[in-house]
Amino acid sequence: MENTLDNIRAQMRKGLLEYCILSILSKREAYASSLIEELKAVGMIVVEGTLYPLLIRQKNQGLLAYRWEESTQGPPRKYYVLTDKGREQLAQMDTAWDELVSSIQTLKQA
Amino acid sequence: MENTLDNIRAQMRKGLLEYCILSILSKREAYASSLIEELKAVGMIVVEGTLYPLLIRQKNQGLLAYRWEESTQGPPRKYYVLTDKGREQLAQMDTAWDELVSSIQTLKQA
DNA sequence: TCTAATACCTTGCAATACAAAGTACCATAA
DNA sequence: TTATGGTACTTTGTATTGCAAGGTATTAGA
Repeated sequence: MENTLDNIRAQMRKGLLEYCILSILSKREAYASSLIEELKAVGMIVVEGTLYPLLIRQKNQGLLAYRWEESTQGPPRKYYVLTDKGREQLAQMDTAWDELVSSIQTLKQA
Repeated sequence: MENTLDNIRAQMRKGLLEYCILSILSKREAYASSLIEELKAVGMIVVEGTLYPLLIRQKNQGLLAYRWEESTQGPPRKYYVLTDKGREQLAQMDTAWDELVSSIQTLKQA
C-alpha cells in the first residue's frame, strides 16, 4: 500500500509490458538482458522474474520465435524475433494504445 | 488466450483505471453507475465487479470520501469526492502518465 | 579449481480485473 | 397490499500477471 511515485509508475505499467516488448522487437531482435537494458533506458524498470515468463507466454502464443546465439562474454543468448502473428498483434496494439491515450486525454479535459 | 482488439484494450487498461477514476472525480463528484457511463462514453468498458472494489480500495487509502444522496429514481447513491490526499495522488499520477506516454513514444521511434 | 560475470529459468505470493450471483431500495401497477 | 421492474450497491471465486527471491548453467580468468 505504498504510494511512492515508483509504485505509481509500476502500477500504470501493468499490462503494457507486452506492448513494449513487441515494439522493441519490431525494430531489432534482442535477448532478455538487452530488453531489460533498453526498457531501463527509457525509464521503465523491469526485472527478470517479470520478463522471462512474459517472453515465454508470447512465444507460446506464437507472437515470438527465438534462436540461440553464442556470446563471447558468457553463456549463449536467446535472441527473440517477431513472427508474422506478432506483427499483426503489434499493429492492433498500436491502435489500442492510441485509443487509450486519446481516451484519457478526453477524460482529463472534459 | 483470445486475441481480439477488445481483449487487447482490456489488457492495456490494467492499472490505469485508478488514474481514470481520480481524473473524473477531480472534475465533479460522481457515483459508481455514472462513472461507468462516463468511462463507457470515452470507449473504456468497465463493469461493476471491477469498479466497486476499486472505489472501496481508494476510499480505504484515504484518496476518496463519499456521501449518501437520495435519488428520485431508486435507492440512494454513494457520491464520491476526491480528498486532499487524492488530489496529491492524482498530481503524481499525471506525472507518471506523462512519463509513460513519453517512454513508449521513445521506444517506438528509436 | 575457485570465483565472478553473464544469462536463463522457476516458485510462491500479492494485486487486480472480471463474471456471476446476491442484497436492498423505490415507484408503479395490479 | 403485493408483485414487478428498474436502479444501485456488494461479494465471491477465478485467472492473469508483476515481482522478490532463489536456482541452474556457461564462460573467462585468477
